[in-house]
Amino acid sequence: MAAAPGGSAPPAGPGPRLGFSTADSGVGMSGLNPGPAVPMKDHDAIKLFVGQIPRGLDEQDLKPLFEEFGRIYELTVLKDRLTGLHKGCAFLTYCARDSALKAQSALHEQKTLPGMNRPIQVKPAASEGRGEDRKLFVGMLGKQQGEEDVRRLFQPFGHIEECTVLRSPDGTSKGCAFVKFGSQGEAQAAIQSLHGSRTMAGASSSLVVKLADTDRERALRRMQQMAGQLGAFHPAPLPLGACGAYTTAILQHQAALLAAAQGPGLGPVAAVAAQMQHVAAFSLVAAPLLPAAAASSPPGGGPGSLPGLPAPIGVNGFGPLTPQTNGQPGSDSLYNNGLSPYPAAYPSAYAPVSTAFPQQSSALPQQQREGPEGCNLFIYHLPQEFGDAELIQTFLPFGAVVSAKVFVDRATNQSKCFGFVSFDNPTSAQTAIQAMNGFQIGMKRLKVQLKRPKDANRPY
DNA sequence: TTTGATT
Repeated sequence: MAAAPGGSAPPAGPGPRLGFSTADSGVGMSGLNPGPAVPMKDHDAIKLFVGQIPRGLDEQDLKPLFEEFGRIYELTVLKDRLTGLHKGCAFLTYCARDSALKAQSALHEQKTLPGMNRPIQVKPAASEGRGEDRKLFVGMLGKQQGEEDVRRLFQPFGHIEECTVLRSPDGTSKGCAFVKFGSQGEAQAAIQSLHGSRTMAGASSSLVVKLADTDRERALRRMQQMAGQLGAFHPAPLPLGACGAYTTAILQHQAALLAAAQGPGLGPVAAVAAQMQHVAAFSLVAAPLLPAAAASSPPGGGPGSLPGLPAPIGVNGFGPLTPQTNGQPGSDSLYNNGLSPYPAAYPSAYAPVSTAFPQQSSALPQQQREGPEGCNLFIYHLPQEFGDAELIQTFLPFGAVVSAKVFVDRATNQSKCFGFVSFDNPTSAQTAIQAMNGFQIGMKRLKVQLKRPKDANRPY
């Protein structure tokens, strides 16, 4: 390195950053490579902070000092954004993690550069260390897997600094863990390879591997939980932006349904049948157990009676419901005067509400909450396309729905075809079971039953 | 096809 090319470079005019090419870094084989090879860094490389650098030294001057510990990937002297003045420190990344460790132990606080009165600082940059970028949250572990099993799983990706399985007070695993790697690269590699890659024995879904929440995200989560709790105590419309609108929509919707249900000869089941045809556009067939009224067409002929209509859920309640025009010109105009295609008996308030609803619900992630004992339903054999919104709408006629959740596979985002609905009282729950258990949708029949209490079927 | 999670 006697006559390094950089050594003769004039101090004037070098850019703020020095890209080290192979030829430049003097590996010795540079002459054999026709093109400049882009230096590669290890996935577990560490970015170092270098402090106590004399202002007179730029990248070229510093390079030889650090190169003796290994090949440099990037070396950048920090400069003031406005004035361009040397700030007396730099960031340094070696291609190999090992080089960084060697440089740190050899230089940090070990020697003082000319003109400085404090020793040089060489240590992992702040962004490397206390950032949460190398801590992973691991979900969907088997309940029997302990720290050792988790370590075995993550070991191939790097150095594990910390591994903790989350447990309940009684010591049973919660099926998740934290794994902290030595570097961000290792953590990323583990995410890439492991997330969704397998399903652990006893887990209900494929493995989840992601960055752990940052403090900010954690705070946010708390806030959301608080908001959810508040909502539970104030079921009436809140004077709070979207939340109020959401609740209002539900109440209006319910009122409309009640009105529909109270029509002559129409029970709640009929309302549901009409509603589901309206909202979900699945072809519904009332189960034999249900009153005949349930099987009758909705007023005006809903999508259920128009086979093959590709009605998009919740996009526009009217589109698919508009009576067939059969291509006759002018027939549309029958409905273009602001007149609803529905007979007066069908509440006009209904359609606008159901139209607005899905947007509201998707914008407002509702808190998943259990109702009191006896108020929570487990619903199976849901159509694949059913989402939370459809679930809510299906069970609203029976009472105040506290929460509705369709289970979704974390890896594929596909519905698992079952879900939960919670009411605020047991009577509503029972009514819903009576009306909806066995309800046929397409080829399936809904199974609606009380949710199993947590410690049921447990022999002492 | 069968029970809401997790920082």
